[in-house]
Amino acid sequence: MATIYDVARLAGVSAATVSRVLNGHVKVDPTLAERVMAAVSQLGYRRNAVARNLRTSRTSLWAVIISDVQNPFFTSMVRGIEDVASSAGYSVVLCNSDENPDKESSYIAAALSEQMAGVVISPSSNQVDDVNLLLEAGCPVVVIDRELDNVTADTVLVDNEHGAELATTHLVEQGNTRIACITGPQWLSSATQRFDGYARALSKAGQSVDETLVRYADFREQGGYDAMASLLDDGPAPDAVFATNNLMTIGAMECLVQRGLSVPDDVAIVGFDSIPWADLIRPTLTTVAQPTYEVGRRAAQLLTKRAESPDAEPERVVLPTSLQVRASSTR
Amino acid sequence: MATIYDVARLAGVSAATVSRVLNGHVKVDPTLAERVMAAVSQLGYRRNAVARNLRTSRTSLWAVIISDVQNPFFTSMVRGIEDVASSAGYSVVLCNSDENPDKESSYIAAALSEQMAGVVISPSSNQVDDVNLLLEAGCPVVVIDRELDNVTADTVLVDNEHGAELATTHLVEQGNTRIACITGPQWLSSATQRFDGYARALSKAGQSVDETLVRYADFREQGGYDAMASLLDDGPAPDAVFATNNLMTIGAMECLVQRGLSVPDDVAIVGFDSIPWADLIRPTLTTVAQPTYEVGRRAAQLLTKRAESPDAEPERVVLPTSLQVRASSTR
DNA sequence: ACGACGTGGCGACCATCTATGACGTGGCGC
DNA sequence: GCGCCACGTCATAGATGGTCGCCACGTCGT
Repeated sequence: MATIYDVARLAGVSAATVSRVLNGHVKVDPTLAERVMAAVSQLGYRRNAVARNLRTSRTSLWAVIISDVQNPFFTSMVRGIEDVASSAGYSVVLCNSDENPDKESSYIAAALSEQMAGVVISPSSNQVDDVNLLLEAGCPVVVIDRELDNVTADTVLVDNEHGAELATTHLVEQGNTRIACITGPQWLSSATQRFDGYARALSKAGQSVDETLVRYADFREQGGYDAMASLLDDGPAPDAVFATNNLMTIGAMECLVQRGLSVPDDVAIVGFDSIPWADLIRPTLTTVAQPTYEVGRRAAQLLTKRAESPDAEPERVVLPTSLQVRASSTR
Repeated sequence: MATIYDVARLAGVSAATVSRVLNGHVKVDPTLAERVMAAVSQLGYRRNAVARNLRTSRTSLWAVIISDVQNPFFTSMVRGIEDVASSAGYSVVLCNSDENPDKESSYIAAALSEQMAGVVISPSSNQVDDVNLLLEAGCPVVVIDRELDNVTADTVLVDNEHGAELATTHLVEQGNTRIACITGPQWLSSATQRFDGYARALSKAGQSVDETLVRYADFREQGGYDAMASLLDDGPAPDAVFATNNLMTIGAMECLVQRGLSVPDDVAIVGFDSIPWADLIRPTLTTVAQPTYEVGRRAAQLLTKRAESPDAEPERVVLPTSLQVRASSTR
């Protein structure tokens, strides 16, 4: 592997000149620059980013730590981040924490010790220690999709409570009186905020939250399936279900289909966050839509801003949600 | 940020001793080790991976360059890679080339200059130059899902031709006589091999390939949709369609549904690679199943082997495919 | 001819690891 | 009992590849 010294020797200049030519931010004699470039291509030289990172103590890599790479919500978000990153000269590496705080910690440690230029994270727990580690190290951080208490970092969220309220109110208006909620882990703000929206809608409608109709699952398909099964098996069945993320909605639907129950006739269902190829699913699913790509894009923009002005006041961006009524909730 | 020297000073030892304690492969006086560990936690020291990588000229990061992060096939594969990686002490960073050779090149350049310990790649083109760059640099590489000509790297594939033949034969046996094929870019082996299987099945059945029933799309949902639309608009409609990946199958289905055509009565359909929550889609989809997680797992295992013995003969692993018959293809 | 600006080269520096050499201790043999 | 040898452990120094500040030199214009 050729080094900058090899290039310098071949081009008959100093290593510093090669460096200047390669970085291009200082003016160099064009004839020398040409000699350098010729030497570079002749040797197949490519600069050693590791050495460069060490000297400059910065990199051009962003770590995006997402909690479930198999959830289309996150992958769509990633696309939004990538587009901003590449136009700002960063490369994105994706880390899948798999809703596992240990994996998350280890990726954060890697981001720190690899001196990543920035981190976008959708935390899988409310453990703020790791995120604070990043902040203390001066690493630009944007928290996405899930809010953390006692952390002063830029955050991009959607209006969870409002979306959930819309969804639940819609179910109320359809005449349902036993509306169940399958929500996520209690330590995730996206789960609690969506549950709060559900509770508020019920209360506005003069209904109260029936704890036997609430299940706390894990934002995964299997969790949604199990929660739905438990709702059907334990006590009288609900006449409607609000599931607080896309994969759990799928799981719940699968359970209903497998039991031979009709959606929406036996049980109406509304999900949070849209689902790829939703229009092929029968019945079509009523969902709370959120601007996933835009969430990623805004997060990436905040990250670039943060890198430029580390001491600016943290921003909290909340993007709107809207209810998309389809067949699964209308009788 | 504390350095190894700060730790050494606080512990009253040399930096080399701190290094030895941290790496743990050389015996150190336990009392010294304890002093070192105490200093480490007192200072909140974390080792600078960049400097370490420079000195040792190796890292513990694997780059997984996939061609579409929004395709469930690849994300499932990634899980297989991750599980092997973490038990072998590597961290996985995911790079989404988005079927774009330029993005792919830039990620390969990053992998090289960041001295990644290994690369798993599903190439988005048949441009072998980039992959050869990795090989020449001595970087362990495993090519996945798509075969490259003139590249001697470990490869993990599935039995594309056989799976496609099974699918097409099934459509023939269902009495279809105008079986269309929506396949992927001609420069991708997964597309051509699946097309070859389609052609072979037709030929075995005494039918010949009708070029007006073949479309070369891009392995994306929209591409499948457009290809299906073109099949319906240009000339007499097919009575069956074989789509060579999951997203194009979805796209084709969407087109049929939107046109008010009935699947399978008007047009039967078989896809390649399964689809998440396929059992919620009506009609349920007949697909060629491939062991996605296992593809990732095997690739990761090959990568660890390659890192251990760089000069071993490259392996080519072909995993089996099987036909899962469901409603979309049976009348 | 002098000054200013532009350009090239030298060397320090980033944080860590490894090779080398030195020192101390313990055991064994005479 | 004393001395030597061997082994284990620690510290020192150099290497890793690239960047950048600083200084010196050259050239061009006035």
